[in-house]
This record gives sequence, structure tokens and C-alpha cells, in this order.
Amino acid sequence: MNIGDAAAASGVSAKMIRHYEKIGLLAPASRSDSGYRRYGQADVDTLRFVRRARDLGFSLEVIGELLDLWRDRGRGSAEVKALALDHVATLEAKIAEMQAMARTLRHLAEACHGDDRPDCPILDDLAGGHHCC
Amino acid sequence: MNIGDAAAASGVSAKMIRHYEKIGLLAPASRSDSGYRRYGQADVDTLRFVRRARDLGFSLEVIGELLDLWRDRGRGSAEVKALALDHVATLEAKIAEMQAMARTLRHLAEACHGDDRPDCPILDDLAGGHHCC
DNA sequence: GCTTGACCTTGCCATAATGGGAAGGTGTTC
DNA sequence: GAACACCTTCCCATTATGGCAAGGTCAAGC
Repeated sequence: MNIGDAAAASGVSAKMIRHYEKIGLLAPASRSDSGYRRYGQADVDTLRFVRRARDLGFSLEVIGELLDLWRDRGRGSAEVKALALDHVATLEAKIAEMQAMARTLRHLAEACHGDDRPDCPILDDLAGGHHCC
Repeated sequence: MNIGDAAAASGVSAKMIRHYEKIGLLAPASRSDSGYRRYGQADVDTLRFVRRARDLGFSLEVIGELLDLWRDRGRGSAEVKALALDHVATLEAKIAEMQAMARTLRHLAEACHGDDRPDCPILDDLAGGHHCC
């Protein structure tokens, strides 16, 4: 299987497969005589793992640790769970931050007529920064 | 006022003030004889505006538009409100995405013993990608 | 055999927003 | 006049991804 097929089979773009190899997330693929990377089912499985982990928002750095744990028969599940819960906490912190932004903006937008008059509580808030709510 | 004072007064780092100037978000500051950037109260007000808009998650590109609208006496508030609501929608989309990630991970983590046994639903999900929930 | 088109290779550049650091000039104070 | 804090510009790094270019490879059709 060439890189294009592995990309199609895994949902990871060829560009990203090469990139993951370059940064050491994936072991260098074997090569054909002409230098083409060759992939097998096991490689596609790994790529799918990476893809799914990306979909869950894990950073490539953490995905590297998850891959190591995945391949380590004999590891306990505690480490994996810790990584997952840590990521959940990170997500929740970002969610809370963005919800605060959205809440403030919704309040400001509600107070804003949104017509052709120049009076605008949104700009007033940005200009004054009174942090009313 | 030198750039360091403007930074302290506005909450925008000196590094970022120079950057904003370079990308055209801010007009080039006037300079002293020796080439130091000089700032006045109006500049600090602008920097505070930018800072507050960043705190609300607006991109620098949108902040440029907001600054233009702010300075345009005579603009209607409709455009501002549209920008704000657009940003709220963007935030809500990202929030929903991250909540879905967190929900899935919490479910997986709940099912995971988190002890020293190798059985791990989290890794199983990443490996299999069955997308049960 | 030769052309064509699809695929592969590497490498550089770009994104968004921010920080770090180097090398060198300025300004104030003791 | 030396020390120290500040300023200047320029380059590099981050994260994850994409685009493009120049060139090599391979299979199909004529």
C-alpha cells in the first residue's frame, strides 16, 4: 500500500502521515526500491488510532504517549485514564472560558439595537472595559 | 510614554504592540529623536480596546474591523452587532465540539478501571473507533 | 517506445498569536 | 564614566495543517 492508499484507509492525509513520521510520532515506514513509503494493515490501524485521538482533541504529544501505552501489553489502565481525565479537565477549562466570552457577548448584543444608529453598547464595553457582568 | 509604559497601562505586552503595528492593526507610532516609539492616552485607549476584544476571543482580523467601526462616528450599530453575534456562533460551535469530546472521554474514562490491569476501554475505543456513543 | 496522467519524493512557505533571545543603541543615575 | 533599565530590529519557536513547486516513478494506452 502506498501512502495515498494508507491515507484514504485511515482518514489521515498523506501530508500528515509524512509529518507524523518526521516528528517521530510514527516509526519511519519501510520503502520500496524507488523510495515510496509502503504501509500494511498494522500501519493503517496505528493511523486510525492517531486519527481518532485527534478527533477527541488530544495533542500529538499526548497521542505519542497513548500510542506507547497502547503498544505496551502489560501497562495498567491507570495511566491511560489519567491522560484522558487530564484532557477532559483541559477541555472543560477551555469550554468554561469560551462560555464566559459567549455569555458576555450575548448580553452586550442583547443591549445593542443593531440598527443604523451609532449608539452601541458593544463598542462602549470594548472601549471602556467596565466589565459590568 | 515609551512602549513599556503603554504596555503596563494597557495590559498589552510591548512585544505585541510592536507586532500589532507591524501587521497594520495599529498605525505606526510616532518616534522620538532616538527612534523610541511614543504613546499618548489615545493610544493606550486603543490598546485597551484591543486587549478587551482579545479577552473576548475576537481574532486580530475582526478586531481590525471593530476598531474601524469604533472610530467611524456615524456607523450604525448593526455591523458591530453582526460581528459580535457571528463570533458568538463561532464560540458556540467550538464549545459544542469540545463538549462532545469531553462527553465521549468521560464515558470512556468511567468504563475504565484505572488500575494496574491492562484492560482499557479508552485504548480499545481509540484502536477500534467503534463510536459507540 | 513514448506520452500522459496519477502518484510519489523532498523542501519551503503560510497560517494565528504569542514568547524568547540576541546584538546593539539610548537614557538616567550614582 | 560605569551600571542598569529600557529601547530598537531581527530571527526562531510554538501547534497542526495545508499549499505549491520541482522532480522522480509507474501504469495504461497508442
